[in-house]
Amino acid sequence: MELRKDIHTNGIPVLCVSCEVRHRGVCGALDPDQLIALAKASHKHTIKEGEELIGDAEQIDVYSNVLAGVVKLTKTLSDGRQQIVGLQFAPDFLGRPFRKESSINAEAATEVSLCSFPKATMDRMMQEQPGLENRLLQQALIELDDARDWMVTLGRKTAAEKVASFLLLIARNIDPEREANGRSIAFDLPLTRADIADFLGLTIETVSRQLTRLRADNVIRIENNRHVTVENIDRLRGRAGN
Amino acid sequence: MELRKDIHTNGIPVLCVSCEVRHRGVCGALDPDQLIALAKASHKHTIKEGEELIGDAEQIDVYSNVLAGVVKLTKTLSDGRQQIVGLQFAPDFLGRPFRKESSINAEAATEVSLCSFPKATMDRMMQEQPGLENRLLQQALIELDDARDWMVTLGRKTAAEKVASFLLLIARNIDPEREANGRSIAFDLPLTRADIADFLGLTIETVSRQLTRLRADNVIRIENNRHVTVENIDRLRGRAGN
DNA sequence: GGTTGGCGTTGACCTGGATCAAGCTGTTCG
DNA sequence: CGAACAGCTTGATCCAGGTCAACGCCAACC
Repeated sequence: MELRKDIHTNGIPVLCVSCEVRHRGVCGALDPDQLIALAKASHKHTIKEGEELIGDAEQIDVYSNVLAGVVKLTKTLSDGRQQIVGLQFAPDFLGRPFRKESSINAEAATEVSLCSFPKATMDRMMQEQPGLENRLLQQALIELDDARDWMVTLGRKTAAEKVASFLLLIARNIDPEREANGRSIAFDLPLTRADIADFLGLTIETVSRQLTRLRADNVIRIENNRHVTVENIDRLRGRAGN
Repeated sequence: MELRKDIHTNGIPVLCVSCEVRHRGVCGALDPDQLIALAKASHKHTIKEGEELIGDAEQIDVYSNVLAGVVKLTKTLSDGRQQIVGLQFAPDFLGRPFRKESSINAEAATEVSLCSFPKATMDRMMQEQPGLENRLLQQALIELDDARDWMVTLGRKTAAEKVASFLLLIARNIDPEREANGRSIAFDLPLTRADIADFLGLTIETVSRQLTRLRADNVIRIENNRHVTVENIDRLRGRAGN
């Protein structure tokens, strides 16, 4: 990995200079020397939709930062029933410190761009740089809050409320196109109907029907199955039942 | 807080000497000086069943360690639907670092014994003792794993599987009486039927019926509504559908 | 061009769990 | 003692969402 030392980059590795998530992600906790060391061992790469990143009960030897795209975390029962237990967006950190093997699957829901580095390197840095552990703790606590919010959705909301909640979640996490009036927001769904069903604990058919209903009631518009325009965010919120 | 300095306690505050969770809980990360400082600001106390520990959207100014009993973490929708999003047993840490106010309710499910200390004291120690943050990160990651496991239960399991999974969860976390043959385990349910329903995303009636079915099928015995004997752990596991 | 296969929608029907209602058991309290 | 109440169980009925099946759309491929 080369290293430019001019004023602008200020000792920041080229790999990282243009990195969009550098400040928001875990790397933001590193000082320049550490960033250089980590960048040396890192590589950016792109994963195609549907490819598996981490297998259940597999050794984890790399951590990654999500630079772009959406990663779905899934769990599967022995008879094949599946549940998506989390979605990771940029600049989330992907990996499970303190454990040798993963208890979940991670799969690219869309095309995903990652910056990966060896677990060992990161683990060593965690010990010498407490700020890193602090960042990880913050992210873990946010993910825990999210997971618990979602437990309410899974356990207590109706199918209609689940689908509305899902759309709001995506709108919040995907960088959306906003219309001039500020009321209308548009985005591409990063998941197929089957994925949405697995996320919501529903079937494909129920998801489809609920989307149709939202469309029929002019709360959203859908083009090409994936592109959603929320006509009225407040009406959508009203249907999410919080 | 007094301080005995004989060989056995080795500079450990009296409050902590007999503490059953000292090594397993977050305090295990502190050196003797820090433990003394924290103990000075700490106090042990007991909370009766049903009492609220942390209110939703309330300021959190104390953290606590659970010494005994079970704390339920709940979330409630505006129309009153409730979901239990976590159960805390000894020696779990109770609190939410990095946030001023809580987004969940914490309530004593049974009589609960706590060791509480001011948030500010702990937050200061976190900065000077990285091991503390490490402990918290470890607990947060375990809670995250648990939450995600439970999402599968909520989203994809049947009522029968949910109830069996719940019994296994309790058997795993409550110190159970074990019978000689090693097959039979007994414990008291720390939750009412209503709480169990809120934990499983079911109604009281469904929980009751599923328990009745497990009893009719000789998988469990129930005395006084609360005392459960698992006749055959493997049969119970078989019904949890993993 | 036709075929195949993935993905989504829609309709008809069924069922697991919710809802509504009654009653049982044990405890507290006047 | 009886009344009131909390917690739990059980039965009858209902309905939201699952299941099964048909079909539409579109892209890839021969």
